[in-house]
Parts: sequence; structure tokens; C-alpha cells
Amino acid sequence: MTDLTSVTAAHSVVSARSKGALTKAVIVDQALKIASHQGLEGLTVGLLAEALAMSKSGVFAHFGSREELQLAVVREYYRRFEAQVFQPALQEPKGLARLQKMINLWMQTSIQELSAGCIFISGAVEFDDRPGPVRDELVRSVQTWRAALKRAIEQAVEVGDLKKDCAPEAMLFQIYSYVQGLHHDARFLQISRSVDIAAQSIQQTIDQNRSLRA
Amino acid sequence: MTDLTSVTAAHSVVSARSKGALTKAVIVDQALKIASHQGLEGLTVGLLAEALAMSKSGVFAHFGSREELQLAVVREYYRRFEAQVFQPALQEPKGLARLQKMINLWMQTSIQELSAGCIFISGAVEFDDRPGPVRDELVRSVQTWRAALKRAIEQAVEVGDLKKDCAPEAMLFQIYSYVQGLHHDARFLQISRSVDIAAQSIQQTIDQNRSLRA
DNA sequence: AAAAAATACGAACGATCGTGCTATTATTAT
DNA sequence: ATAATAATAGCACGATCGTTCGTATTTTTT
Repeated sequence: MTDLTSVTAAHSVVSARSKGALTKAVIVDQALKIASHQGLEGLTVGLLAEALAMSKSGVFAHFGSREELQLAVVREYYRRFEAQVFQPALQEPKGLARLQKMINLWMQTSIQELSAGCIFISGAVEFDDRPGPVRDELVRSVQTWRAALKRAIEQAVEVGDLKKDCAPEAMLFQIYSYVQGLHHDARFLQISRSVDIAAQSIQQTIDQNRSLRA
Repeated sequence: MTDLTSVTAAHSVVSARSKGALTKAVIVDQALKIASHQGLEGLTVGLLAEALAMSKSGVFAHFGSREELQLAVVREYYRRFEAQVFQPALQEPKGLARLQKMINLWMQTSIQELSAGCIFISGAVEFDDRPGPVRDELVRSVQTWRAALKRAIEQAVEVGDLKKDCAPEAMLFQIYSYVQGLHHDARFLQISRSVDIAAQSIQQTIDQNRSLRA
């Protein structure tokens, strides 16, 4: 139900002004679905056109290059990620509550319906040795998200939910690693109980850094 | 220096009987190098032939299909992984020492010279949604390695190095996640100090499960 | 040294890749 | 309603993909 590739899609389509922008939103939406499964490198113009029942050139014209299509997908994924994971978490008060919310929403989003995966995670592997604009955009997105996570940790320290001497960088590394681990175990190894193990491990990391107070 | 794509290569080449098996070993060696950078999906017959200064068909004839080439690469990587990470660790006595050795060798091997990556990790992302023999072989390899790690943890419990109530599955998840996290942060985000943070996090996990005795 | 077998090459195949063009259709603005 | 504009389709291009086949060369066996 909570799915980056469908829920937030409505927004992009509805908010479109001209017909061109509308179909472009539909195209990017479909492209996102494909990229979630086949990866950004597996996203091809021909495949996309076929899925949309459009001509290759008709699809292509909206972007001018495949790279621009990939960039559009990354940007759209980031947009939805922000709207679905980051923004809702801001409703929670600063501190542990907000951090927990961010992590929970992230986990729910990262593995949707056991099928589509997170392109921040798959993209990181696909483009870790492939320089260019797509890699740059991916790094930028991931860094922004990690900065937000780190900031949430730091705020939890300031507020007094986490210990003064907790190392935010180490916490960030551990939490981020666990979500990757979940992605790996659930999608690749198909270990169903990995969601619980990941959640438990994250909780463990948090508990270790929790300040002990009344 | 310690590099799965060069050190152990000598063995495969030397141990080759006929000329055919020899060049096949050279081909697989080169294929492994390419796959470590471009991924198993980025490994192409034409690219491989060019790198070897051979004809496409000449290379191709040794495998009969691209899939068989990919399988050969996965099997060879597993062979080297076993020889370089698993076997040497068996020198250490059962318990924490052996577990630590396995992890250390794994980390050293996973990210060689900031360039080549671990195809167990990149392959997991590439093939998590792509059924077939290559995925099966990858899963088999990873599961074997994880079983070895888990066994090392359990032995450390039996020997008394780790607490009786430590959950091996959770430990395995955490350690495996950290190596993935290291792979991600070092290769994709290019965070140089991630080696230290990963090592520290692994140590933390171990310390938490260490039995407290004289 | 001759015969047999294995190995490598060159050329070509159909398919698909990304990407241009041109023309036609559909949408918007006047 | 008509003119201007934007959007889509159709076709074709060069490149590369995995793969096949026939031939020449090398290696191995007899």
C-alpha cells in the first residue's frame, strides 16, 4: 500500500499543467517502476516504450537522452522519498521519536511488497564505478538523506534522548548498514524474518546510545 | 597486494594442463577483473575479447554462452574467496580468533585498493530480481559463506569466547551488514574513514556478545 | 613426421541499443 | 475557426549485443 511507485505518483500526474508534462509524469512513473526492478542500467528506452504502449521516439523526445531519463528517475525517486519518508517524520517532535519515524518509514519504503527495491541502494552498487551525472545525482541524494538522518541523531542528543558521548557517525553507519542488510537478505536471499532481525538490530543500536534518565 | 584478482590467479593458470585450459584460466581471470568493476551484467564478450586482444568468437568458444561465462566467473570468485579468506582463517583455533580472522580477511578482500569490489555484494543487487542459474550460483555461494561465518560464531559460543545467550543470526546479520556498509561508503560515497568506522562497529558487536570471564 | 583433435579467427546473423530525422496528429492560443 | 505550437509516430542510422559457422592454425596424439 505504502509504495513510492504508486501513491505519490498521483501527485506528479495531477500537478501537471500541459499534456506534455502530464505524459512525461506518466513516463517517469513507469520508468521508476522498471528501475526499481531492473536497476537504472536495466532501464531501457525500448522496454519503457513497450510498457507504455508508446513509440520509442515518442518516449525519447521527452528527455533527449537516456542519461536525462535516468536523471529524471533519480530526481523523481528523491522527490517521493522526501515526501514519503522525510516530510512525515518532521511531524514528530525533535529527538528519538522523529529519528525512529524516519527509520521506520524508510524501512517500509525500502522493500515494498517484497518486489521493488530502493534505487538509492541498487544505484549505489550500479554506479560506484561509473562516473557521470547519474552517479553525481545519486550521491547527492544519498548524502542529503544521510545528512538528514545524522541531523536527527544529533538533535536526539541535544534534546537528551541520546547520550552526550554517542558518536553520530557510527550510529549513522550502523543504521544505514542495517537497512542495506535488510535489502540484501529480504530481496536477494529471500529471508522473510530479516525484517524483524533488522528492526531488532536497529533498536539495539539506539538502546546502546540512549541516555539513562527517569 | 592482497587481491583476489591477481594473487590467486597464478594458481589457476599454473595448474592448467592443456593449452585450452590455460587460456581459459587467463580469460576467466580477466573476466573477473572486469566483473569486479562493471558488475556481472557489465561483463560483455566483446569487452572481454578486446581486453585480452582476442577475437570475440575465440573467447566465446570456451564457454558456449554468456551465462556460462558469468557462472565461471562466480565459481572462480568463490574458489579464490575460499582460498584467500576461508582457508587461512582455519589456521586459527576455533573461537573468537578464527571469527576475527575471517572478518579481517573478508574486509581486506572486499575492497581491494579502493577499486575492485566484491561480486557477492554487487551480484546480490544485480540479481536480486533476475532469476536464473547465475542468481542461483550467487545465492549458493553467499549462503555457504554465511553458513561458515555463522558456524564460526557458534563455535566461539561453544568454546566460551562468546556469551551462551548470544543470537548467532543477529550477529551474522550485523556483521554482514557492516561489510556491505563498508562497501557502500568506501566505493560509492568514497568516505575514506569508513574502514575504521566499520571495524569499530564490528568490534562493538563482538564485544556485546563476548562472555565476561577472567 | 603424419594424423587427429583442439583451438582461434573472421565474417555475418538477427536483435536491440541510443539517437536522429521527417511527417502527421493532437493540443493550445489567437 | 484558424493559426501556431507541441507531441507522437515511423523509419532508419550506426553500434553493440550474444551467437553461429566455416576455415585456418596450432597443439596434441599416434
